[in-house]
Amino acid sequence: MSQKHATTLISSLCSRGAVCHARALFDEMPDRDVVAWTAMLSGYASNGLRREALDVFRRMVAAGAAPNEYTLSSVLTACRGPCAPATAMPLHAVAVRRGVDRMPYVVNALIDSYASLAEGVVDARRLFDALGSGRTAASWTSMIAGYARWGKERTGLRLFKTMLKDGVELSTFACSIALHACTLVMDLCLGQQLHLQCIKKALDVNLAVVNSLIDMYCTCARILDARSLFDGTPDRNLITWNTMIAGYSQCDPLMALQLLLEMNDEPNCFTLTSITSACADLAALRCGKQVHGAVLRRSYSDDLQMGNALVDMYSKCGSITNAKNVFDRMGCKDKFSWTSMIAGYGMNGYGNEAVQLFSSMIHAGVHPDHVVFLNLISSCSHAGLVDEGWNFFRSMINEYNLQPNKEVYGSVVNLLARAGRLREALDLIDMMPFAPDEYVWGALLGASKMHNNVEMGRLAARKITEINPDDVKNYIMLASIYAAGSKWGEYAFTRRSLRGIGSRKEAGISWIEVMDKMYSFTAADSSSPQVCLADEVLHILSQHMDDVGTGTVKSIDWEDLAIPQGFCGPVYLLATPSTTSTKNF
DNA sequence: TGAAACTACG
Repeated sequence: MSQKHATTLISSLCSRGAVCHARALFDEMPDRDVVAWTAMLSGYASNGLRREALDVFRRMVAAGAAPNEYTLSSVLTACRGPCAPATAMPLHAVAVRRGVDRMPYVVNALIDSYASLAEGVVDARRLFDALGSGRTAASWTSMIAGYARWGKERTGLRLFKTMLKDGVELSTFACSIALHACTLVMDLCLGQQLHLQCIKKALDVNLAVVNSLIDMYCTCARILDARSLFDGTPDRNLITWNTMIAGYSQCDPLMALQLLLEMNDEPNCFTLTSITSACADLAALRCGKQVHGAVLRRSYSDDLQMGNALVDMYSKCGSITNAKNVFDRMGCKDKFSWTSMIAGYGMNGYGNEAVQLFSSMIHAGVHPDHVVFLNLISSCSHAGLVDEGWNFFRSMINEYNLQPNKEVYGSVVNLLARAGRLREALDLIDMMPFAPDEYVWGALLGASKMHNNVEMGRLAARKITEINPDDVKNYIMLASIYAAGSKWGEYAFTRRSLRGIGSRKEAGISWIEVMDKMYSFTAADSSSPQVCLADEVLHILSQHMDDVGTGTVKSIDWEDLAIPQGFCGPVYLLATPSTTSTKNF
């Protein structure tokens, strides 16, 4: 077999994913020229095997073969991402030495490579500017994508407009990059204009463009527009499904699960991250555990976003032990991992653990932000750690130079007010550098009710009704404060003004997941015999717990409890055997 | 004669 034939075969094998066979053939070749080396190198690169690609390049240089413009653009592509900054400069030097540094494919790959580091965007722009009229479509799109990658979406979009003014034809690449930038800044208006252009130029037959459009509509809260695009695209790929599922996981988690059942592709790490977050929002522990199993079987557990989603899911499902297990096993953690775990402790009432974890986070060298402090203070609030919470508020300002935002002030007001320090809470509201909103006053109102403080309750309620006169729950809250304080005249007046608004307080619905089915119920719900039975059993159990508490009974003996026949525990009380749709991961 | 290269979407 000639060298050329072997090279053709190598790239053909690689394009079908048979990299190992290609490599076996490559190793058999007695002589390899630049083209053969380059074919093997780009074969690895196009299959995502960056390290191997880079290794081939090193061996090639060591073997004395001179890299040309093909080789350099391939190897630059191979080391995109985190390792790019370290390799871009030396490879640039090689390109200059070989005299190929101004060839379009090489420059474009260099622009992309430099722009894969935030600090490199300036160098990328220098290369881009030096190109002058030598720019190709890829030069523009690489530069625009570089800006969008590092929070300079607006600069990217301006460059996009310049590109069009310069007469560069709108391509599918440029279109999906610009749409992605629109998504990042949630510019629905420009996104819609681009959509129109896509239709005009028939670019909407391209799947990457459609996927970007779906993502843009999902992020801009236009889930129905996203869905109609999704439905109008019969040739979907995994990214299409993942984008739609991720969109639903933000606004309609049940639909996200439904879509998972409908997809025929194998779910991957992205899919399962969105599904985990949908389970978190539904507080569906059984489903979440099933997804966790699927994650473990596929060895996705090392993925950072996946780990963060699992910690969040277990926390929101109330399974703090599992949350901590996942957290502890995570190979690398970011700010979000720590925040999720602290929030998890907080929402489950483990204030001290939240505080302790915060110290570990600082010890690990992670800088806290507003969200961390918000969760930390609210953890303290729920656990009654008032002084600790207050100290965190102060250290946020003094030690970490963070200016508390409205939400943080709200949580500190909540912290003080719940602890009965209503006066201090009010002083803090007066000191706030923001106009207090209904949530801040709402915290004070709730605490006034908790501590039977009529004066403070009246003030908070007045402030809230100035901001939002239509929210019924505040009138009800105020009325019950008056009732508790025996202010019957004002109680009657408040109830009357309620009638004028003419709506009822929305019932707080609780739910429980039993055997893959969700059951919802309200307080004192008598609509279903099962709920009534559950109520009866709960009553028996709490009576029993009281007995244990007072030492009357030592431990729970199910035989002693007058549990209705056929039920082995309260959890199964509501269970109805049912055939629900299942999916084997 | 024929082989190898840049930019996009979760």
